[in-house]
Amino acid sequence: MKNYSKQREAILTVLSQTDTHPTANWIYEQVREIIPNISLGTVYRNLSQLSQNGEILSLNVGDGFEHFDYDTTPHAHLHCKKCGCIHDARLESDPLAKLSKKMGFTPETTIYVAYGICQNCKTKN
Amino acid sequence: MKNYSKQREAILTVLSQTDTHPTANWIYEQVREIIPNISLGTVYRNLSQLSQNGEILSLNVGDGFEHFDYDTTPHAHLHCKKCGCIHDARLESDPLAKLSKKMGFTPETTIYVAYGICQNCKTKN
DNA sequence: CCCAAATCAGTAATGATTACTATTTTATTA
DNA sequence: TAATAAAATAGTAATCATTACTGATTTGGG
Repeated sequence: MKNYSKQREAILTVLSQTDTHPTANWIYEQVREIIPNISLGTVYRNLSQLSQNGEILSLNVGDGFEHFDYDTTPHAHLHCKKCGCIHDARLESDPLAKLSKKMGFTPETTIYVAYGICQNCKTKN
Repeated sequence: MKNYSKQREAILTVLSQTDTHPTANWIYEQVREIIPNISLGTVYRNLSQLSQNGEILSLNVGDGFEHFDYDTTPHAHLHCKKCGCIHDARLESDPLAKLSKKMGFTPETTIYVAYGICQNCKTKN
């Protein structure tokens, strides 16, 4: 990833303007409104490069889709089993990083996901 | 899942005798040594039922495979990016459950995964 | 023993993601 | 500005873990 491309810029723009932790396909749909003939493969390739490069985060909550996050600062995620939404949460410390180091493991990233029912879905019923 | 089947028993036996957090396909290979003509679909169906039933855990560490765990007590996982191994870790508390409740979220399960290099891979190089 | 529900083996289909290829774009250097 | 090589793209085909389907077999209760 050395050269500029308007496709990558559009992908980053779309991702930076949402906090919904979208999938590759959702990003594809949105970017098509900027670049109508962009290829889905281009979206996948750029998202993959950007996440390997540390510019964005790749997030897997176990729903069969890879999700992406423009916010690369460490934070936890709350995943609703009902509506599928993913919200952020800020833990004050990273106990798993500490514990794993104690155990001889070298953590690169730690992933915290709560799976349950979000406030919005609770009030609905 | 109301009736006994020797296939399900063999799957549970295999899973209970490893701590490697295997994939469906690995379990399939092992169970074939007990029931040579078992179908891969049967393994998937039973693992899915058992995990929905709370008898086993389904674990997604983002490597493209679903992993299974006979140990259903709450614990964290350390996933090595090099060899792909998954080890257990016991956190003393569940800070994300607490935090998410405070935020109006109702957590059903919390998932803690550290991604990095395991002790074994570190000593190798 | 009978029967309905559960389960199975075998196979086909699904669908998110990746790979491939010929073409276009970017950045550099003259 | 023109030439050039590397990088990126669009479009399409392939991959492969998982799920769905179907007709046969097994289970368990009466």
